[in-house]
Amino acid sequence: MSNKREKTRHLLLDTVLSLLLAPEGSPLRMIDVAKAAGVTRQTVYAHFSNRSEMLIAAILHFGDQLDIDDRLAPSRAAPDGRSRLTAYTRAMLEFFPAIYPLKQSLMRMGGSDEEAKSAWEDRIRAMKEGCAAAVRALKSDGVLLDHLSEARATDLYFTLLNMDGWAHCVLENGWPEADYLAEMQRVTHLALVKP
Amino acid sequence: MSNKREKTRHLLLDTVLSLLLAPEGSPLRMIDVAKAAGVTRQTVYAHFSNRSEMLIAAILHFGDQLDIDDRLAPSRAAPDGRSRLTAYTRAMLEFFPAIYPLKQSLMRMGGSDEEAKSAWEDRIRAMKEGCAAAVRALKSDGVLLDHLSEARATDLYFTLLNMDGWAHCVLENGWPEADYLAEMQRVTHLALVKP
DNA sequence: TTTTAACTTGACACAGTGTAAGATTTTAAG
DNA sequence: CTTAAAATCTTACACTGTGTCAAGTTAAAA
Repeated sequence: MSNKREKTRHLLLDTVLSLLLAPEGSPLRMIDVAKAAGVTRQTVYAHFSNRSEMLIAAILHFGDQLDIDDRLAPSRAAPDGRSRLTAYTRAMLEFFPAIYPLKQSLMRMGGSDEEAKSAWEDRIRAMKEGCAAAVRALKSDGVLLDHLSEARATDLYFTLLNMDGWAHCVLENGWPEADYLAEMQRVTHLALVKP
Repeated sequence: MSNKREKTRHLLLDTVLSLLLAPEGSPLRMIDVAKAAGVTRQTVYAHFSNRSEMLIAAILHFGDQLDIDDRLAPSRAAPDGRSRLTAYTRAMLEFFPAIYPLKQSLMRMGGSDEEAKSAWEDRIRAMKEGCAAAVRALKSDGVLLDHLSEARATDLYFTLLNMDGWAHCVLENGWPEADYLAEMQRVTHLALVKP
């Protein structure tokens, strides 16, 4: 059995993430990854055939570390639509601080990595699926606003929960996270739920 | 007088924009710009000392073509806070279709162009200044929600007006623009204004 | 018509990606 | 402990794109 290969791969992915999440948005050259992992550039290529593939693997690896299911449990366990909406909103905003730096790093990287971005978007789509579930719960409780279809309500909810808005308020303008959460709870309920 | 230089510069900027706004998000190499403009790569460097500078110039040039002042006139002319909010929201959403492709292109480009991005963000900041003005008008009418400071209300309004949300609903999910506008009007009023 | 600015031509140095092949170390199994 | 295979290292190369340079050519304003 070749345990070493797995270990090195793991080390490389951890290294990529640590560089990606580092405060100075480095260009992330292959040589940087190699050096930081204490390995040769060619070894990196032995594990990932090019940068895109490496980034995709790193994104997936990152997702694995996030124990999404656990954090979403309260939302799934909510007894009714309104509380499910509340719980899901809270869960999402709790993800943002961890996720946002990675998003920034990916955005700062060349458009050559189209596939890496689509791997990222897969993760985001999963987030939206949660929005849809919350909206469904509202609908089946009969508390979803009448003029909103489920699809529209999902889009709208997803739009309101945007990470850039969170970053703008919390990171750039110093809102306490609790305040931002409170506003989002207020606004999402107003936007979606019957009074 | 050397009129030719100005003309060439103008041609180059138009070319950059047309490539940037083209459906296929090309990598925008200097040689692409040169060829598309019918000019040598060296000529491009004679006008802009590097790619960042070229992109910045293109962004500013783009802004100039947008006759922002005219489009914002209705908002400035609004007789009261509520109608100013409505007018500004409409004006912003009318900008989005023109602006969004450029934003996408810039985002798809390497982090090497840090300065280009900050030129972009200057434009965005101007947008936010408009949000602040609308919020001030609400405040002075006494219809701004009591729990919101002007700063907080501005951040919140700006957050709700995010372009990615617009793109998500209108471009990706086929909302008619009028529907999106209507929802935004509804939500922003609920979020900011006393009932 | 001249002169000069603008543009062209053809070269170069540099950085980063991705490939290749042989030498060396490490690992796991006998 | 030995050995064969796997993983890594070393060195080298081809390729693309950026940015620079210097001399030659075209076109515009005087």
